[in-house]
Amino acid sequence: MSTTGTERAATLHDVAAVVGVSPRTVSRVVNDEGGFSDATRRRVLDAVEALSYRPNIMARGLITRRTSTIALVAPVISDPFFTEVADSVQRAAREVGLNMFFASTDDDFDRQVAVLDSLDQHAVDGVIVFPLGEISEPLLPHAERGLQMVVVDTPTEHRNLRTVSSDLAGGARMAVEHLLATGRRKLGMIAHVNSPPERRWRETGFCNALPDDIEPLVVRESADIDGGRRGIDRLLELRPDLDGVFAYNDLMALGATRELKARGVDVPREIAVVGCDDIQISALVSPSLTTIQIDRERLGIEAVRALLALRDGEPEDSAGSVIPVTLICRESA
Amino acid sequence: MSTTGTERAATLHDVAAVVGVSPRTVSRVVNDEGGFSDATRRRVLDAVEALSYRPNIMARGLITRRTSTIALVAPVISDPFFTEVADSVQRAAREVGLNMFFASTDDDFDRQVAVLDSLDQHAVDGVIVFPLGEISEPLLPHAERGLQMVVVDTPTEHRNLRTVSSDLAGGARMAVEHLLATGRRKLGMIAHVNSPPERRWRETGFCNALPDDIEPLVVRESADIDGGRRGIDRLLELRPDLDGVFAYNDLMALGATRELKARGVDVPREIAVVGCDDIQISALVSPSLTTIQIDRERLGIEAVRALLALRDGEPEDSAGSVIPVTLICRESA
DNA sequence: TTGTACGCGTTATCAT
DNA sequence: ATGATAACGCGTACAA
Repeated sequence: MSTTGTERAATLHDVAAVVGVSPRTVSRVVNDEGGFSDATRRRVLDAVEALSYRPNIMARGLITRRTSTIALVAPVISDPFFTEVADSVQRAAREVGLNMFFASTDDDFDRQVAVLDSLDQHAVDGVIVFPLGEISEPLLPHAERGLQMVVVDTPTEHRNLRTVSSDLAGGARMAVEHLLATGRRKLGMIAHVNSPPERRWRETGFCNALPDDIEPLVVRESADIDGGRRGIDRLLELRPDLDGVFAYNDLMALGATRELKARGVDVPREIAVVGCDDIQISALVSPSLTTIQIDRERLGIEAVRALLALRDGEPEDSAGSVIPVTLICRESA
Repeated sequence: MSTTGTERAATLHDVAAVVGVSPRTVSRVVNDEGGFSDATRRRVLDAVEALSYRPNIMARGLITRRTSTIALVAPVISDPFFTEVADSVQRAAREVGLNMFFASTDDDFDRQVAVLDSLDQHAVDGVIVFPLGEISEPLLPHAERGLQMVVVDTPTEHRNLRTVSSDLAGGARMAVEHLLATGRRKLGMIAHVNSPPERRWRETGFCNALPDDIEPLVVRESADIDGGRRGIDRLLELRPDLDGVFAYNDLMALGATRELKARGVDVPREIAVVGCDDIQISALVSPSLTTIQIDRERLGIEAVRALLALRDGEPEDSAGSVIPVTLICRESA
């Protein structure tokens, strides 16, 4: 028997045949179920090594309905914020023996449905999702089908859904207070055009933090650099004497800053800019970005924890569910 | 029969029962194999819709040995270059009905082995990998086991391996020529500490492009911002009159630039810096980064194409395998 | 401590 | 055009 070709991978059966026991015994050893002698154990493990046997996850999953795989679904893969979350989720998953899928929906509603469908078929053990649009539409049907999901920054009320949130409203408040504290009064916000009412924490935080004599001014754009550029354009059109801006995320804040620079407006002297996320770039650009830092590390850990709790049927611990944020003061405000 | 609970997902059997045909017929319709009447087709598809039946990929994969899933394995998820490649791979994969796994190895050799093992078990149809260390060690055993892989920027000679490369040596040459053309003569390179001889395209390109009267000066550091900082430190120690630097990637170039800024050295007047990759940030920082642009879009497309060719047993097309790179001139050099 | 029989949901083979 | 039966590789229930 040659061992060099593209032969079929060894199965439980092959190992059993080599050792001279039943497949069931090999299965017991491999899964460490107990109920076998030490001698058998040794011989089986040796054979496993020799044949480089690996359990077939699909065959196993067909029975156990577990795949040891979770997925992270984010709107865009090109926003560093989401990849940094992915990094954290992956580490947290790895520590408990879970693999992580990373899928992006391209900020496209239909794509989100397709992605969730696909994950459903692949029988992932659970999904962590930064949802698009209203939660009810795409997520609930899948939850109803039995797909367990942790939804970020969005309240949920379903036995197959859990929530993990950052204190975005608090963050927005901190941003406004910082702007006010530095003497800014003509404030505007560049918000995300696609976020539904139920997830407008930043907007409500922003508006609520304004003193009574300041009118809320909010424009909505796509959540990327170009959106930031267009956002500042529109704000300046609406209020030419603008002196402070809060952006939905750092990418938009970066876009706004660059547009201001291009117009010859000095940041922060003439207009101060505060972002949200604290992605890695934000410390590197010039002027470096003042921003609300979201704790991606903890977000990933909490999300995986919540997913495991959901899987194992543990009750929701209403405690540590809202992750605090931090104002990072740099040059832009 | 209630449709609200956490019932088992509908199976081929359930659909067959509703329609009143055999499971095999339903399978035929679902997979569009032909061999059924139009009337049957209609009725089956209606039932599929009604029961929201989705094929179980694991059961299917158990027999077809296909999962319609590929994986991308990169050293780090936090380097925008790799996520931008991932974005491209995902789009290319999606167009041919493939799902994409994204896994990172944390620049850790053992992790790479573990990740490949895991992907192997999950029976992915193929893997695109930015390898760590020598190709022989971790990759060949898996290739030998039957895992088909496309390896980036690394020559391969195995029936289960293919290569997709960018013209990195050419890029390095362009970088050097640009530095020379702007009057720089005291050149140094900050290389990647972990890249094995077989993958040092940038280094050889750099050294070969130097005129005879310029001694190659190369230091090796980790491929991140801090590595860039340390790299420029060491270069300046070795050659205090340094006036031009080529970095392994943009992250390192960014780190070097920041360190120079911190030391009060003017970039590019005193020292010019050229990076490699052209990640999104590079256009945003100040001074913006002159760099060798790698075509991530095409890299992803070619990699997926190569993987499909490998899967389908098509011969290697030696043609379009090396992807050209472009010098992007900005402020830093 | 170990083995046997069955089933997971699908596709392949062969028959009708 | 359609169906019956086996097979993929594993875990579960139960028997020995």
